[in-house]
Amino acid sequence: MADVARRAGVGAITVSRALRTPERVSPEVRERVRAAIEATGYVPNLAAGTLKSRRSGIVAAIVPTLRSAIFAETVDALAEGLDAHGLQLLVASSGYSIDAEAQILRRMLGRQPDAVVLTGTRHAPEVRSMLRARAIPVVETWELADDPIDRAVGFSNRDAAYRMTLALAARGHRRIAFVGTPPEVERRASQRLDGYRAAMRELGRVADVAMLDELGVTIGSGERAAAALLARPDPPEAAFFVNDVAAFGAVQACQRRGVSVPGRLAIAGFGDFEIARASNPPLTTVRIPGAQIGRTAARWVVERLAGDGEAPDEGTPRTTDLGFELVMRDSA
Amino acid sequence: MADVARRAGVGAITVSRALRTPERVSPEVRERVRAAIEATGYVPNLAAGTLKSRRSGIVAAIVPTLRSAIFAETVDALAEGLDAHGLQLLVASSGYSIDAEAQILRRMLGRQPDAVVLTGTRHAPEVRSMLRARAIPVVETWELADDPIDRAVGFSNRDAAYRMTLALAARGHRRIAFVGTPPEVERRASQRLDGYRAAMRELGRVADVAMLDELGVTIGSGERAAAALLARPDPPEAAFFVNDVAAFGAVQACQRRGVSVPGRLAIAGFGDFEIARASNPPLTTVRIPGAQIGRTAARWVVERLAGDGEAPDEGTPRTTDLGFELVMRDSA
DNA sequence: GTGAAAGCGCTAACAC
DNA sequence: GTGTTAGCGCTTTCAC
Repeated sequence: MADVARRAGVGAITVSRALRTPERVSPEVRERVRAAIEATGYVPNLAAGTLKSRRSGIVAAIVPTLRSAIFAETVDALAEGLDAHGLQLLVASSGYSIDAEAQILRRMLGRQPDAVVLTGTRHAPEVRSMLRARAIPVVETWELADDPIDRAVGFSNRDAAYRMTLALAARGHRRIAFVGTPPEVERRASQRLDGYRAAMRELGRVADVAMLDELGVTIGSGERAAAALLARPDPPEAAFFVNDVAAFGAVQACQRRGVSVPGRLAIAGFGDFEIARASNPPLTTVRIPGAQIGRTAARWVVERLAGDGEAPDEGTPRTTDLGFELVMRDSA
Repeated sequence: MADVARRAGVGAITVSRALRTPERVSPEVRERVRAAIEATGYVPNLAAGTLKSRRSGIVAAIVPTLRSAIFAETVDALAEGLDAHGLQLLVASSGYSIDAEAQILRRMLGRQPDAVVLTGTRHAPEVRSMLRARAIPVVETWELADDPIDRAVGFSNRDAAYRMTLALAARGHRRIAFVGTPPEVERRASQRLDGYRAAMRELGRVADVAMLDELGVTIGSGERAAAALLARPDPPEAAFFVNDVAAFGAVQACQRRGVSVPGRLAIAGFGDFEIARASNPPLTTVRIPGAQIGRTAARWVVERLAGDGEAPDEGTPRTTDLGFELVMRDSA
């Protein structure tokens, strides 16, 4: 920077200002600095800036995995929204482990992030204290929170499953099974199970819950689950899968066996992934706002940072519900 | 850190050493420092460390998009491999634009990354000079490079398409069409087209190239492309799609029209995504090493960094070909 | 094995 | 609108 300053015939601080607050520098000087920067190929060392200003321009995000298209979509939208405001994204995946999340967060905090974006609302106890101590904006995503660390944006997984279950019943399906994943692995999946149970209770019916045989939801696990349901002496009339990918596999399995969908087995999924429309018959499912969650998180971080870090009004709701949408297609 | 040092009754530098090179600190002192850190909740400020040591512990990665499962897989594997060695990943997506890539890279370099991972081998001219000036490890991914900036890891998209085209011919298909994306958008896609053309030339046949009607490859675009092929007075016998997702759509379109696959139209894809196995009939496709690319890039960065940043031996090949695999299933 | 001094490259605070 | 001074919190270097 000293180099650039010398070339432009100004002080170092003026170079800094030309870069960060150009409107406070006269146009001629601004131009001389620009030329000097170009001539030298100068790239500011942001570590030094961070050290002095206590503003890093980094946002830390932790997701369970990037392999699932759905979180990748959220991260992509988040990165895009932040980039537009000069913020950079530090990401890591926790592999669905809250202990890993806490450990990753601790290391990321050393980077002095200006904000943190987490997935879900269930965290190791130290996560809350670490973040409170920092007093930076925090956004929890993909779930609604009764008591968010700071702010949360998502939708009600429970309500979505509840409503879909009722919708399946309204279509005349009586014996409705739910096919999920082990609850300890995926909190959002277990919330869906809760919604299903609540709906069945309300309908005065008996819940019928099966589990996929893999932790990572795959087409194959859905196929096997469907086969298992069909092999029962008295198979259900409808199966509500925790995820479109598994539901898709189930449709395939039926097709191969000549079992008509929805005639003999109605099938519903969750997510409205691309595969849902591609299925034959197309999947009845729940559309969830993956990209919108990322965009909203980005917008919210940017707003808080622009507002000089002050906490939101007490009146402002701290949890934003982006909702979901039942998409009734032909599979159920 | 001064706080922790006081509590532990040692100098600040000893705290630093206990954290970074514990083996150089006596066990008793190490334990006292550990206790003091725990008591205070101390998290080191990495910006200060970076400033002094010129080692940030950050690796910068730029991908075209995270929405495509395939790059997300590479990034996930990369993050995992780096995390195991205490390196953090700064990511951004360029939206397939090399100008955006250059601009993002410039900003990322301000963060003093210890290494950079790029997608592809075609970059804006300033990218090469910026990176050469820094003399840090650079890995270009997803393609082979004649003259990598530093090192490249991927496979030959061209050769993969060439071999698949020959394999389709060997299966008895004569009129083989290729369905791709506009070459200016995706370099790797256009390399596949080149491979197809070369194979057709060698077979003494006329190349027959169609384009998908969307930039982002979707199931719907594949469906429409298949419909267009079938609507021709003299449809091809086989269609080789640049991507499994589109190929899957094509299979669906045929199924809906009662067109037998592969009887009346053989269909091949590219990628061996999960959807390929789920298709009915399952897709003949090319398996590509997405996660392995990420793992290899991570390993290589870690090695170079451990080796104190020295350049690799002149003898070491600078491009690693991870290969691909033809997966002949029932769709062609 | 431990410590003291110095300084990495910026920007906040204050002056003019 | 521009400059001066000081110092952010570490780690390097050198000493013991």
